[in-house]
Amino acid sequence: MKYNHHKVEKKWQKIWEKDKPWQVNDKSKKKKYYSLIEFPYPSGLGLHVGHVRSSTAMDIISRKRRMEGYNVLYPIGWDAFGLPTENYAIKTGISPQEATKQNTANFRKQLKALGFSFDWDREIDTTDPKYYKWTQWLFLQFFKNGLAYKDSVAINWCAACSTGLANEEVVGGNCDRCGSEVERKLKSQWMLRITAYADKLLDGLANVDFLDEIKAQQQNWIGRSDGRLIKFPIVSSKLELDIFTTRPDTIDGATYMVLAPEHPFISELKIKNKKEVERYIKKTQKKSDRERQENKVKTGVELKGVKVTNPYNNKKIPVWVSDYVLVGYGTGAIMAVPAHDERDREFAEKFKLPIEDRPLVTKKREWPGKSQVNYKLKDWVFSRQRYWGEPIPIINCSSCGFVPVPEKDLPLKLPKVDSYRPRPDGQSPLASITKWVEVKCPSCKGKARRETDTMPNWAGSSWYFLRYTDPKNDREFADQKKLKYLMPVDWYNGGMEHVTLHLLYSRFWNIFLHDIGLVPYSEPYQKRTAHGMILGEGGEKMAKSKGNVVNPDDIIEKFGADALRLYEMFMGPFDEAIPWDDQGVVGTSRFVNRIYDIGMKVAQHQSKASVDKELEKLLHQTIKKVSQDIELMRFNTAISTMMIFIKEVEKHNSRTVISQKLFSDFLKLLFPFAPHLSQELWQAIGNEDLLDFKDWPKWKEKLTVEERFDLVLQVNGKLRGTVTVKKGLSKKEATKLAHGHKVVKGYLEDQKPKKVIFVPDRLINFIIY
RNA sequence: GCCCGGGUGGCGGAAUUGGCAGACGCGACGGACUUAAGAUCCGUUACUCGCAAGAGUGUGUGGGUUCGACUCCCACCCCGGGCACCA
Repeated sequence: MKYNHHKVEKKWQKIWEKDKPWQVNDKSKKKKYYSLIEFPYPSGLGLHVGHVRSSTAMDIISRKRRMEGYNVLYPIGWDAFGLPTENYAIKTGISPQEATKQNTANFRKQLKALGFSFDWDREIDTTDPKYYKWTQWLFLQFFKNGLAYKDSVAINWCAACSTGLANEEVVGGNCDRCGSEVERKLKSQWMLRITAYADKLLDGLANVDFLDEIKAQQQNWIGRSDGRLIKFPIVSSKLELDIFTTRPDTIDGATYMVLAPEHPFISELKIKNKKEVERYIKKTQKKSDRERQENKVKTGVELKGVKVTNPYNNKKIPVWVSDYVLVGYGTGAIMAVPAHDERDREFAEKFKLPIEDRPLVTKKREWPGKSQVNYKLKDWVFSRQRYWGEPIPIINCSSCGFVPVPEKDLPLKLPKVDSYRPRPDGQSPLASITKWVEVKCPSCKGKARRETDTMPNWAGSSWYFLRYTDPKNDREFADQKKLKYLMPVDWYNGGMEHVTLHLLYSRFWNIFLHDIGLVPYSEPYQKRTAHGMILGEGGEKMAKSKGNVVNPDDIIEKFGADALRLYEMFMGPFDEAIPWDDQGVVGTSRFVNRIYDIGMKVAQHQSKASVDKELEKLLHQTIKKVSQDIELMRFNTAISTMMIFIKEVEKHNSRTVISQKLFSDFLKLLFPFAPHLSQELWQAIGNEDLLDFKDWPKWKEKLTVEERFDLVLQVNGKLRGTVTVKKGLSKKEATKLAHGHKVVKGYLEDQKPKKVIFVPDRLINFIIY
C-alpha cells in the first residue's frame, strides 16, 4: 500500500492537538530543558523555508531530550512589531493590528502543519497589550536606574518625504521611496546606556557555550581596547586636543593630527581657510560612516594657521580634517603616525606629509597622558518616530521633566490613528492624537505631554525568552519560581545574521534585570548556535522581487511535512548557507516511502522474525552516529547514516524481514526527524502509546566496533593497493602482505626501502626514492 | 573599509580532524517491469588514456612544511553574513 502523507500527518496532528503531549508542567520535579528558536516575524509572505530549517533542528533536539527524560520547554510566539507591517498599513490602510492577526493565523497554521512540538499554550505576541505592558514596564526599570536617557543623534532624513529613514530604506544615499537625496539630521532620541554594560557583556561570554565565531562577533562588536588618552596643546590657544591611541609607543612618529569633520573644535579654532574647510565638511556630511571607511582615495583639508605641540618631542605639527576619522569612536581625533598606520600612510602620501619612522617609546613611564579603556560599542538608539511599536511610557512635564507613566496605567496602549504615515515635522503619527498626547503630569498634575516616540522592534525580542516561562501572568512579567526553574535557555539556535545585535541586546536586558534582582540568572542563554540561510535556487537570497521564494505549503502538499523536514536537515551542513533545490525533496520523499514499506512488512509479520546479527550491529553503529550527530547539529550525516541502514534492511528483506525489536529502535531514531511517519509505524507494529516519551535507544559500544579494516598500501606516499585484514596487524605482517600484493610487489622488487612508515590499523608506506 | 564564515564531480554535499578524496542524495545514462506513461527495482557515473590489468591528473589560485595536505603555514582571488533605524 502506498504511503498517504496527507492522511497520516493530519491524523497525528489532530491527536497531538487534543492530547497536548508537549505542554510543560512548570512545577515538575523533573530536570527541565529549555530549547529556543528566534520567534518569527509574521510577515505577509508567510512562513519561509528558513524558518522550517531552524524550527526542525530545535524540534529534533527537543524531541530527543523528551525521550531522554527531560521536561522540555519548546515555545513559540510572534515578534510582530516592525516596519514591513507598518509600510503595508501606510500603503493599504489596513491596520497593522489587523494585518498581524491575519499573518500570525497563517504562520500558526503553517507551523502546525509541520508537526513541531511547540507548547502552543505558551504562545506570545509582542504586539499584544498584555505582552507589551511588560515591555513598557521593563523600559521604565531602565529609566529609573538611569540607563535610559535622551540625547541628540544623527538620523537619516528624507526632506521630500519629511521622514526619518531606516538604513535599509536608504539605497545608495537616496530615499528608497521617492529617490531624493538623504541627509543626516540631528534629532533628540531615547537612548539605552548599553555601554555601561560593555565589560559585563564581555565577561559573561566566559561562562557560556557559544560557538567560537559567535563569541568573536560579540567581542569585536563591543571592541574593547586599552590605550591612552593624550592631550596635544594647541599652539597659542588654551585649547588642548584630546586623542585616544592604542599605540602610545609610536607617539614620536606622530607628524600631523586629524579631526573628524564633526569635531567641536573646528568651530572654535581660528582657521585661515575657514571657507575651504566648511565646504569640505558639507561634502562629507552626505556620506554614511561606511562610505567614509570604504577603500577609496583619502580626502581632507588642512586647518591652515592651526598647529599643535606633540607633548613627547615638543614638535609643532599641523592639523587636518578628514572623513576617515569618525566622530563616534574615541575622541573623534587622532594623532597620525604614517610610519606605523596604513591609513595614515595613505593619507600622508597623498598630501605629501612627512613620514618619520622614529624608534618606539618602549618605557611606559615616558608616555604622556593617562590610560583609558575605549569601546567600539555605542549606546543604543531606542526611539523611532513610527506608529507600529510600543509607545514609550514617559510623560514630559515642563516643571517635573521626564515622568514615567504610573504602573497602574500600563499598558499604555497604541491609540487608533487616521494615518500611519509619520508627520511632516518628522514626529510619529501618535503626535497627531491631541487627546492622547495632552495629559496631566502624574507627579504635579500640571499640563504635560506624552512621549510620542515608539520603541524599536528589538524591544519585544529583548526579553521574550523570559515571558515564555510564565506567559499569562498579569501581575508580573514572570513569576520568580518559574524563572528559576525554567531559565536559563539551555540551547538557543538562530540565524548567524542575529548574532551581533539581537544577541547582544537581549543579553544586555537580562544582565541588567539580574543586577536589579528581577531575574535569577545573569546570562540568559547557556548555549547558542547558528544556522545558515537558505538561498534561492542559484545561490541568491530569497526575495519576493526576485521571484525565487519557496512556499513550504506547496512542498508539504506534494511530499508531506516529514519529507520536507528531512530534506531541510539533509540538504547540507546546518551552519552554512545553502541554495534550495526543488529536486532534493524527491530524495527524502523516496526515503519516507521506503521506510513505510518496510514498516508495513514488519507489521504483517509481527514479531515472528528473529534478530539478525549483522543488522543488529549496523543498527548499533547507526544509533551511535545519529545520537552524536544530533548533538553536533550534523543532521545531514545523521540522515545519510539512517539511509545506509535502510538500504541494508532492504537488502536483507529479500531473504527475511527485519525483526520488530530492531525496527522499533530505528523508529525511535527517526522520530525526531520524521515524527508523523514514525508514530504511524509505531502504531502499525502494535503499540498504543506515543513515541514522545519512549526511551532514546542506547548503543552497545562493543557492537559498533569493526574487527577488520582496509590496510592501505603506499609507495612513496602514493596509493598502490589495499587489503582487508584483522585489526591489530603488526608492521612485520603488513610488510609481508605488501610484498605479496600483486601491484605493490612490482614496486618493491630489487629495492630496499629507505624508510617504512606504519600507521597501525590504517596504512603502510614504503619510501624508495 | 572593518568583523565573522565559506570555496571539493553536472548539482547539494561526505571525509574518523594530517592517512583510500567524492559517503549519502539529486540529476544523467543503460537495463528490468509496463501496450504506454508514471511509479518502482537493478547497474554505471570525478576527469584523461586503456579492451583490461593499470597509469596519469584532480579539493578557488600561487608558494611552503611533511613519507603523506581538502585538512597545517604564507600570499592572493572569489562568494555569503553583519556593520548599530530590516528582522
